[in-house]
Amino acid sequence: MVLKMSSLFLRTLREDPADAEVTSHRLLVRAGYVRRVAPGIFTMLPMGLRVLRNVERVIREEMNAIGGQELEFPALLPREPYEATGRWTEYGDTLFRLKDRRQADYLLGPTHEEMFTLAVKDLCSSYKDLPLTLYQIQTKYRDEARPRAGVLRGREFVMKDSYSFDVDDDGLRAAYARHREAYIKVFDRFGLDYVICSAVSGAMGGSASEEFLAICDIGEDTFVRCANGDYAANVEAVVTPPPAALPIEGQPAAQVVDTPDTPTIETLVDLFNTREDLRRADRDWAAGDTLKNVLLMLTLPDGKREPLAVGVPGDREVDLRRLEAQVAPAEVAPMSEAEFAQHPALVKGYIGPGALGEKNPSGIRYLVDPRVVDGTTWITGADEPGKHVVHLVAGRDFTPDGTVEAVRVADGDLCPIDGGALEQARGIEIGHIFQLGRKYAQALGLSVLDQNGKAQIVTMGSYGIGVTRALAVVAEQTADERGLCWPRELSPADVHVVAAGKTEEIRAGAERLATQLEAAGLSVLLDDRKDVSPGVKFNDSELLGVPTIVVVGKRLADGMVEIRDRKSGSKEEVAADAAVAVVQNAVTTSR
RNA sequence: CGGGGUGUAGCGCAGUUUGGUAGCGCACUCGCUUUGGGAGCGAGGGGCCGUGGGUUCAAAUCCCGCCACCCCGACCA
Repeated sequence: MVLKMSSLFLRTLREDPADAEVTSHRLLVRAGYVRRVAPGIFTMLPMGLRVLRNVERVIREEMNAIGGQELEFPALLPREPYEATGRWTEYGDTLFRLKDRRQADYLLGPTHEEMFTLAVKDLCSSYKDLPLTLYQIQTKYRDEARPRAGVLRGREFVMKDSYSFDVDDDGLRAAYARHREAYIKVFDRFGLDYVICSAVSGAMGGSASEEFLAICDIGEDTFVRCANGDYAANVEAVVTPPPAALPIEGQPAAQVVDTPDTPTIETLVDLFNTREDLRRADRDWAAGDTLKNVLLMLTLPDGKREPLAVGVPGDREVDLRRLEAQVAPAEVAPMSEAEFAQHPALVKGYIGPGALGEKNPSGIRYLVDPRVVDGTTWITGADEPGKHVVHLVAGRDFTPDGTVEAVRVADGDLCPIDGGALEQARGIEIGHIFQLGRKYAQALGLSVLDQNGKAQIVTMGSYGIGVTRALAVVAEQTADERGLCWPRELSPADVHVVAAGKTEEIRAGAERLATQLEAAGLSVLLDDRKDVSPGVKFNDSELLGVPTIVVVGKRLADGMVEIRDRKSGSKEEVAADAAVAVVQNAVTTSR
């Protein structure tokens, strides 16, 4: 059916909605694709739903192509499976919980690892049933602390999630590789500008993990990439290449120094540079020569709290979010004054490695930045009021309990692959693939019998695409000052026919052309509204963003119509008789 | 949870300081004119002024409470 705007359930707005900040939200509302119902909850209107269905179609095609089998779980789920994996508790306030009439606990699924695992357990018992890839495209519910950016981060959203099930690690790696290729095809078909980043798997557990980030200034994730193009990673997952260890022999002995009135790293460094007996021969001391020790408290999922000390070069800040990714599922917060006071070995402002570490007076676990390798020498606290120590050599004078990636990543940090300079950019997570391993299979008792009749815990991969988010991200990346601008694959229609003029000839001509285009296999949006001026129709056509626009207007009298390309703005007059062929050609060549 | 801002018609806003019949633009309905880049004139319809209480002869406006939304931060497979 030709979509006729005279009767389509659509209203475009002349002005921007006041509560929409980001481009995609503003335009999707203004062009009549979506309406907000509650915070982070949106109605898909006919035009929006058509795009959403196209996003789903592309994903289905690529998932089916790698052997995925589609199914659908309910969104309304019982508590028990989530209790078994500990996530009823771990998910906290983010979980939408509800009770039935008998006061039994239910939830609205935020993700479905448990359900997939249990379904396979239910139906599979032999290695012959594997490998297996299952997926669904389904609505998820997460009660985010702050939904924002319109459809980009909702509390109810559509997600494609798939899971692979294998008996061995090789099978898992192969399934992971297949998904990676399928995702590349999907996002390429969406026409997105994106980057595949190394990621940390966070609260989900598991090992190898990559995120597909759509590059976008309003993105919530920061990633780095190497100018040489061989490395990209979420900042949380950046691996710092450790410098080579330095020789310990021949380094000056550690020396305790009185350092009054040095409340900041800067004043401390100044003091060392101005005192003749402390100055370096080769260069000035710098903030990076000091070792700053930061005290934190971890909160474990079971509620237990545990102190942690982190040592980083003085020119660096600790990035709590990045640190949290390393110690997940524990949460990280600065140590409070009261908690600090419970550790008499700690001297505020003068904390040094002498007090830190599991074998030292405080007994607090002490992790350092990977740059602190054996043989590096530091200015740091002497654990006495008003005193610092210089020439403290790692591996000689102190030995931390380990290393941790906790400093805020900076432009110019080194690439772990080729040592090149890293640069930062922002992105929005649109896909995530990772090798989940045996965590959920173990927790829920999913095993199959192998060739020897022996039970083997199944290993799983988990792969997600934010369907609703992909729609918004595509809108965000492709929109221009005139409105939305859909790629062919996702456009709500192949062609938008505008009847510009109110004569019966023009109206009938536009309708005839629309019918012919549809007969040629194209989906058609027809602006047949009466009493609407051409200017309004042109503006609406640009706002709505269908890639090809055909204007049937005054030149129809000469047998001509105009074909416009939404993206480039180019216009071309063609004979009305030839219009179908020209449009069809435009659609197929650019798809 | 902390900081800031805003709640008045479908959308965008004025009115609140200084209490006195609820307004403007767009959209919508009817008529006439107009028709290639957001037309003109005329006539209309539509509001529990977020909500509960208080002050007052009288409250969108003043006072107290609550709620909601937006932005920033915290948080967030």
